[in-house]
Amino acid sequence: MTERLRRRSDFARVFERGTYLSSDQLALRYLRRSDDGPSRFGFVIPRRVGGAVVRNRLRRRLKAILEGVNHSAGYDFVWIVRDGETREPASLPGEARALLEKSGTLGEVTSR
RNA sequence: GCAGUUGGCCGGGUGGCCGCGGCGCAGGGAGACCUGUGUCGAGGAAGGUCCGGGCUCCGCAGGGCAGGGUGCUGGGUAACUCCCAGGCCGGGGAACCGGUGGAAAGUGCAACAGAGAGAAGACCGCUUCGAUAUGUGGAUCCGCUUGCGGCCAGAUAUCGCAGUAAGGGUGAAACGGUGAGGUAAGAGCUCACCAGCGUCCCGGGUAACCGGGGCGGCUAGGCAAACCCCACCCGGAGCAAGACCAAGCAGGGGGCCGAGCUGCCCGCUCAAAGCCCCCGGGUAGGUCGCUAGAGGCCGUCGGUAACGCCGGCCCGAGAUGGAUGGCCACCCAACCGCCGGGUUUAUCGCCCGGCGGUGGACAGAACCCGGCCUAUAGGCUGGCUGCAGAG
RNA sequence: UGCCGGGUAGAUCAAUUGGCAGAUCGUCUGGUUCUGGCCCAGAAGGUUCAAGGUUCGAGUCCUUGCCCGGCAG
Repeated sequence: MTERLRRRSDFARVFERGTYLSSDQLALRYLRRSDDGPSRFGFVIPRRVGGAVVRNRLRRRLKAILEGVNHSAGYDFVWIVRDGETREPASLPGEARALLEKSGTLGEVTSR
């Protein structure tokens, strides 16, 4: 997983037409593209969650979690950290996997 | 050693695997790009955005007014509200810390309380004089009823007219202190000394200021982070500045001899089918700016120091929905528990060793620097002051 | 990233030469009513975002921090 979402228009498209899923601390929007290139990712972490260090750390943890996942090609994902009061970093991997299962965008050859 | 005070520095390390951003090299490919490899990759505050500069644009960045900023003195610097040194005042036993233009240029402010709040003021008190009342005394004077009145002296109380700022009381603040003279009582009313003020002279210092002497008057309070005065400084915006390329859209209204981006005036410049203003519409892509700099370290010399000159060496982030991460092992500081030993009569504490556990704060570059301020687990180290004398 | 504006009762807002922090709505208590509302009477409710400083005295002036909101190429 290397490709990032880099343009404002990419984010706008996913937010307008993407499917929305959420759990306690996370939310996910994703959209099937017309091509079969590598899937791309973007992260949205509101300022309210914390300072720059906290927000950077959350984004990196999410990236690390997604390293080990085999995604289907041709999707654009936007991961959103929800502005909750209680924050439990340890449960992030489980939540992320649950959302991906629900979306049905995992690769045919199931992870590993 | 303990307590205090003040300055400087560090702010986890090593290795392995998988990844991320920039740049370079090699190979492949027509090209987009792919593969491999090398190298660099967050901070002391990168933070808050409180000051100051560089840089860019506003035609030039000129003058005056308005407006804003700074404020003991001298120096450092590109500049500063910063830094260094010094002066004065206050606090502390000391090291040391904190404050710092002008209130006799003018205008103004001080609720409540209090008599009075600015060169003010008689509420209580104190005192002279006058009136009335009530006791007391009377050698001498007058009347007689021979101990009473007038009269006189003095006392007390009340009232009135004045005097008085020493005392009481109010307040954050009440117009010097002590002593003597003086007075009806008092008072810088007068005098001596002290404190404080103004002014002149001499000496020291670049200066703030300090020391000494003469003269004057006898008090001239607080607040300028109130207006203000004085001295000095400041044009405006900000890298989302600004320049170029590509893509895309739709024009309409108004003003014109004015227009020129904080406000006004002057000067200056540019203009006559060009510029400005308003409404509406389109874009949200790329390249440059963009990282080597008032940079660090060491040394000589100048300087009390901040710092400067010269010489040598060293380092090298440039992202743009925004790159530093994940997993693992070992080590290190610290903390907690247990065990053993030493010190002690013993407990506690301290020191040494072993095992197990916990476990590294505040915080992330966004044009670049110099400061300030704020956040920060813990550690290393220098100076100075005081105390105790070996827990 | 840069530049502006604002924090006062539960809510919306006032407070000028710096001098006892108020108004409206809401809340509570009592009255009126068979009961509730309306109405009448009364009451409670504030570290003025926080910490320092100037002043005799600070919501107001100065410094620092925190939070909220807005603007832009």
